[in-house]
Amino acid sequence: MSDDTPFDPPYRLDVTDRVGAVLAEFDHLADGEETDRTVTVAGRVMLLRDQGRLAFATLREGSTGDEIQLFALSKVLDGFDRFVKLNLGDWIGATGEVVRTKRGELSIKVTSFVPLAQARRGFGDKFHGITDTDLRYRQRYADLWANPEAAVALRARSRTISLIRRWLEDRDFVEVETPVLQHVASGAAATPFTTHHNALDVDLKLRIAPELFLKRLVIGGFERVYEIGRVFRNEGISTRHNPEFTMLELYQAYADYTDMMALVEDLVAHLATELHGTTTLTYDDRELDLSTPWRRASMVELIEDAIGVRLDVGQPIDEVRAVATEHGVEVEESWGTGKLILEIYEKTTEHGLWGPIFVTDYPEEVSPLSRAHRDQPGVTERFEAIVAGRELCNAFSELVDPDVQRARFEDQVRQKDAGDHEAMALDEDYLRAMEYGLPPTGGLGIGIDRLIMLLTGTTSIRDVVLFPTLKPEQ
RNA sequence: GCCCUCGUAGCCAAGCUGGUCAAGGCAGCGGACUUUUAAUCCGAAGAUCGUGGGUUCGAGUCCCACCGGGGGCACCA
Repeated sequence: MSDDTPFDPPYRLDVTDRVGAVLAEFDHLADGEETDRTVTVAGRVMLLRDQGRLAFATLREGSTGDEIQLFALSKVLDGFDRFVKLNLGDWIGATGEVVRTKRGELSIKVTSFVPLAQARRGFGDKFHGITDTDLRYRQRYADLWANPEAAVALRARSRTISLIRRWLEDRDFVEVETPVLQHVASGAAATPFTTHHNALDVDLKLRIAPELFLKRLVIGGFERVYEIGRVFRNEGISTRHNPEFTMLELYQAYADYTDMMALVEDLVAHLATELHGTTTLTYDDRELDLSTPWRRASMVELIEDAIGVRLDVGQPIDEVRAVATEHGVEVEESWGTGKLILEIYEKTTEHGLWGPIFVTDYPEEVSPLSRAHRDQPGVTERFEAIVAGRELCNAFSELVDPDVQRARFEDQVRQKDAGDHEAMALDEDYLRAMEYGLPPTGGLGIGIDRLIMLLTGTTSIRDVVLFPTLKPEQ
């Protein structure tokens, strides 16, 4: 609108119909057919075709992305001159009868309209949208309109999280919120962010995982508990990493890691079915069959498949070191056989897995919170799921013995002293909590962002995070 | 942190080996048009070519640094 009168939008608008509902209800209208059904819809004018005495506009509804054509006739629409002066991107409310034009486009023959907001900035090229990635991430509010396909993935995120909550609540899981500000950031191997509380005059860490607080709650009687929340890791940024990301963690008393495997595959298959109507997806031009059950194989079995060598955490360390060196692993002196085997797995095996597959029985040395395997020494009842070539989750039969947990933490401290700056921190209060008794428990963590990438077919985490972390704008 | 790569008007985007090089389209502005679908047509306007240095008679084009984006490595979920 280019007008000298100051723009003064109404304070509210009675929207009578959703665009999608109108399109569905009047789908049967024949070309040129009119109705006496009057509706008021709202959205942004995305296209405008001015013919002189009549005009057509494409109105897009924000929350659905649905579009409907507005048909304006100068002899019908009071304010026609103002209508054709609308700028692309302006928000309006439009009232009129539902009709289908001679050329077959379901439309609203506008009898009145009210400008709701002016777009003083445009939404980019009306055909190409905005392709500059910097602009798309920094000005997501514009990207969402300029690139409808971007909005689809971002809306799918909300729907997915909603589906997860419903699914878990149907299984009696209780959602909780645990501290983001912590004195000891533990529960994962990662570098935390540090901040400061002025009144207490103490430095605090932003959490790197909710794990230890959720297990405190199991001790406190929450037999099925979960949290979907933001965690923060002070690490690099990539297509798979944002410094703040969303984690689902859940804990189920009286369950073990086999129960967690069943839960993960059921949940992911359910989400795929709800979102796509099938468990067969395409990701990165490759087929992905999420139907259950997923394959299960231990880490050492998979390494053997890949390099033909059967490793065991109990064998002499020199032999394992030799295999590691042979496959290009840069071995560090402090590593035991468990760490070596994990490194060999990551170097030789993991990248060849497409999945879905559960990689089970991680070495004890690299799994400080997992319970020892019930009949295999040196490894734990832990698994990660590899889906579409990426790690989707991490889960285990929880370690329940406070003395063993203390010893594992102390081992982590030794690893930290030996130079591993991401070794897990010892949490004294968590050990005290464990002394009250943690029942046998299955625990699971899923990176929600990566899960949504999988379900939306996107290959960059920035496509599923509304406002990804970027360097400050100049 | 390292390596590669990109950065031209609000948006999309030509510009090869340095010499009318600052095309074109969309949006915005002015005008025409009674069934358009990225409507079309006419007109005027809009760019210190990311920033700062350097090489050269001459740089958007070459070199260096910095800023920002993307990809990869490292690290992790």
